[in-house]
Amino acid sequence: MMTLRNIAAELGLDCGTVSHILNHDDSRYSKETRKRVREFADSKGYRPNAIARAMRTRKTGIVGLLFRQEPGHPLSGESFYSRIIEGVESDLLDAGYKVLLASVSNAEIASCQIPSIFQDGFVEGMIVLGTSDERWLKNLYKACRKLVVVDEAPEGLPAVVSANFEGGRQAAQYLWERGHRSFALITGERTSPNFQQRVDGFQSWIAEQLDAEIKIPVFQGDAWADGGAYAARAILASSQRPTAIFCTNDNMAIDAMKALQEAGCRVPEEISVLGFDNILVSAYATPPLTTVAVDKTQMGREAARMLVEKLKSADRLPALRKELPLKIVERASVQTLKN
Amino acid sequence: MMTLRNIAAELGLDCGTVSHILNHDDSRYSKETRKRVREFADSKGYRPNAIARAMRTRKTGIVGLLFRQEPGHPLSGESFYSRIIEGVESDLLDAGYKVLLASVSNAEIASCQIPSIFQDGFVEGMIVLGTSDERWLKNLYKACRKLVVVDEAPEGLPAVVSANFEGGRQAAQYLWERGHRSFALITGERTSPNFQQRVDGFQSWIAEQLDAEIKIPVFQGDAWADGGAYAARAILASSQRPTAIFCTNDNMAIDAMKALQEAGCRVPEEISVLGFDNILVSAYATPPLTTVAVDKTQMGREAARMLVEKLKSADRLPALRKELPLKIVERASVQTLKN
DNA sequence: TTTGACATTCCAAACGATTGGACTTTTTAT
DNA sequence: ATAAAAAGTCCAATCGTTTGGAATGTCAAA
Repeated sequence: MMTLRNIAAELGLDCGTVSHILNHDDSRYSKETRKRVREFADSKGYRPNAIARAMRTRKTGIVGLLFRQEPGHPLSGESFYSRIIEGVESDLLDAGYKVLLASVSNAEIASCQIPSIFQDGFVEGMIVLGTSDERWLKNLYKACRKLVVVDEAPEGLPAVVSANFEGGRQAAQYLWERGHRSFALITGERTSPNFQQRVDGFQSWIAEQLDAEIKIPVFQGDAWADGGAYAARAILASSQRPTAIFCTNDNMAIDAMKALQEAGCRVPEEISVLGFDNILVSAYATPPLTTVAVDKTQMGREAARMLVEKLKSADRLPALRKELPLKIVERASVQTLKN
Repeated sequence: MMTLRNIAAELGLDCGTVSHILNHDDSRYSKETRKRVREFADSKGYRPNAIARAMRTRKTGIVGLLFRQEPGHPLSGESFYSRIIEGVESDLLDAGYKVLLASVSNAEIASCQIPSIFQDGFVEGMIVLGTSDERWLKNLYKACRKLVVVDEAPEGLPAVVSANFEGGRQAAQYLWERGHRSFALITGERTSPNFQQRVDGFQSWIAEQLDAEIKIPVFQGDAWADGGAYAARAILASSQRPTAIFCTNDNMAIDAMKALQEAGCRVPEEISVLGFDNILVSAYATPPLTTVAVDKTQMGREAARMLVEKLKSADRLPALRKELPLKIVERASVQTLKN
């Protein structure tokens, strides 16, 4: 293995000299020596030992990608991993950083532990996915400073999220403009602020259109399991059927459609269904799901960019929260009603 | 920040002493001192600096997860990332390793470069996904020794792959037993050994059943773009229609089904379609796709396990190739023909 | 009292790169 | 000719751990 000392020895120089030249092309040295060193180094394929360098400079060039994976939720993994990681990765790599994966267990979150990956000194900063546990995140932020939370985040932390409230409003407008006037909502865990904001947005838009306050029934279930199916059956069983259902994520929307169809109710002819997220499988659902799309790759990129900013600046940037706009992708699960 | 020296100083000991005790609970030291050190260390929440340790021991506890991502292939990412990474991650983490992500470009592969992540000395070993470029992989193996190739791998390297040939045979048997006697095959790039093995397996099984050698038409297209659709249309246009189509991946199978249906041909009533891979969306296709399932998570786990073995053993293990068995998951795209 | 055995603890050299100041030598200015 | 400035190179500490051998002290056997 080639070390700085080896090179220096072979060239009859000091290793400090070689270091100065290779790193900063230091102009103190003669043009000739600089050339000699550089050429020798890459003729030998010299690569500085990143560990040793990190030790001295306290910069590893690594950022941690922390995620919490819900044990029994196959689709939750899909949405996170593929898209966000893709975005994070591409931007971080471009900026010269490497990405260290680390999962964090529910137990660690509950006991408010700092992930070892950070304590070890391996990572310079972190991107966190899949949890919005406020206590844990705040604590982490205090200890580490350099972190960006993605997709689900409490206030007061640097974060990249989608404009959930606005997305809810877009959903409402979309259905309204297609003639729908009676709705039902299907949403997930109350603890997730994302879901709640989507619901709130939807309701706020509808409320603005109506003179009288109208009560839109909200059905709540397990967002990553069969919550959608249960809710759909409940809706079918309820006194008056809506013409459109807005689901706060695609997983529930797809399950709901299936349950509806199994109960003999055609989608979208009898009931329209609108989802949120635009996960991979939505395009393949029956019928293909119309949904409020969040650009996960973009979220990953933004997060990466924010983090890189933070890492470069000596001290902390403001804990700014970036909201990404949403766009409805039209497929076939929403029917336009002839007024 | 707490360092070994700090602790030693505060306790009036030498830092070597503290190190010995914390790492090996070295019995040379008095029971009392050992206790004092240990308690003080964790009362202060001391965590050894992983960089410094790595520097000394030349062990980082990190393995690289290298993957090549095909630019315009959304689904290829899905199948790789989510499942395999999940498997790799869980096993590697359990074994006390961390995972460093790195993508490798086609250009790097073409020019046969060793990924910098390895040259830097950051990773102790690597798991490689998404390429079977023999020249590059062999070169890498020579330089690095500790690597495991996943899913697509040339011979002569430690690898975890699925039993593609056998899977092709299972596919043939499955269709045969359901009364099908006329087939068409849709497959991807000829350069991919996986596809070829699946085709070969299929044909070998069918050949064994038939007295006369029969020629099964093979249609080839772009496995990750619209190759499936093209092939399906070609099949429809051909002189005699098969009763069943075997596709060497699910992406093509799903596209083929769609193309078939758009041409007015019902699936599975008129033509059955059998896929390979069992990607996430297959369950949501119309009709839900029956397919030869490869357990990607399991592949990831196996790979992780093999690598960990390699890392522990001082020197190389045999370049063994592990083939994972396949299982057909039955959904609704294959029709049983009344004899 | 010397010697050895044993129990404890300390020491110091690594690991490989970085960095600013120190040290030469040469050039320029006076 | 002498001092000052400039050019080119070297030096040595440092980052925090690890590790086996050296050092010290104690006690018992000879």
